[in-house]
Amino acid sequence: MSKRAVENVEDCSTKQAAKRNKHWSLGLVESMKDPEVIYKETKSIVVIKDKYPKAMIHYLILPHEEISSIYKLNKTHLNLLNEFGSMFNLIKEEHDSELRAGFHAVPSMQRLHMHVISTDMNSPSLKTKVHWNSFTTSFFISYEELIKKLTEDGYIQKISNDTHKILMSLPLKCNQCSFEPKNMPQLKQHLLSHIK
DNA sequence: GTTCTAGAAC
DNA sequence: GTTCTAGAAC
Repeated sequence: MSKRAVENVEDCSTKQAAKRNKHWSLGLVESMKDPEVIYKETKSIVVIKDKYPKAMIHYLILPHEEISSIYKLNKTHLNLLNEFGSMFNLIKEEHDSELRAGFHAVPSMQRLHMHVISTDMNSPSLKTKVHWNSFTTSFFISYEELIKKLTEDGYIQKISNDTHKILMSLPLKCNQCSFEPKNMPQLKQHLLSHIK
């Protein structure tokens, strides 16, 4: 989280808390309680529909347990993460589309959450280069990759600010072919050609 | 995370 | 002149 964002979170405990507003970064924790957006729920995890889906199918899997991000994970969480994997398999069984599961290297929202997203990337809420690169570059840490890192290292290493900037600045490239669009509108138009 | 919009890019 | 991107939001 940026210095500015930290200041804003702190600000919530004062001015904004007085107005009973919650900081935007707590949005997922709020959504988890909303029956309208809950897709599935077990004793330990919840699956919700992403409020601003970046593909035709886009869910989030979150634990009830208060884990703020992937950077709080250790080997004791492997059982919980195994449930994430089982849930991902279950969701895949219920859909015809190709689905990917993974985590953002620098999450914006609090509460550990795993994206389950279809590869079409066809959605009105997909608007910016940051959106695109956060799902199609190594900024997206696949489920398998996260399990591997956690098993081997016992924790998830943070990426540097420089690496973050570089990944978000990478030129646009189609996730399904070698096409390199010159801007977002061109990419979005191109993605339609991959839809059956 | 989104919204809004100034000004860069075209 | 219009399209598009990128940074502030108290």
